[in-house]
Amino acid sequence: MNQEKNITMKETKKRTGLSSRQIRYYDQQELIFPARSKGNQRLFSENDIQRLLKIKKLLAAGDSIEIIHSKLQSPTTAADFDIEADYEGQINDYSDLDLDSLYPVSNRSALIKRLSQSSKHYSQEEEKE
DNA sequence: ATTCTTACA
DNA sequence: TGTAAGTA
Repeated sequence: MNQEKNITMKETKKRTGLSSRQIRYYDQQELIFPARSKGNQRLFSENDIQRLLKIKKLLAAGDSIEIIHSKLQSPTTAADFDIEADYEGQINDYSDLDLDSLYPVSNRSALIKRLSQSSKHYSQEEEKE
């Protein structure tokens, strides 16, 4: 559950090999959801790094931003979900929902991913850099 | 020294 | 996507 948003832009650039321009662009496209410091500086988490690497890979594979949205969605997609779940009590605690007896879903991540895919729609043509 | 936003090459 | 300008 170590999802602290403490990684700087510099670190993120070094670790993903992406330019700050690209990282900020993907942020605008809502592919990543970094936190903000007092000075409005972006603060990334390990998950953000992983997401960026995933985005980089998909982009290299020739997929467009819309396609990637289908693959990686809201901040509540598997990985980032731990963050919210960590705020015990404060935030929604789905852990003890009586869903187990009704749904054969082993974990929330699987369920969320499942739901995310149902909102997947049309695909789009590929784009060049 | 770094990052941020906006805007144009 | 890169980069310049003006900030914070």
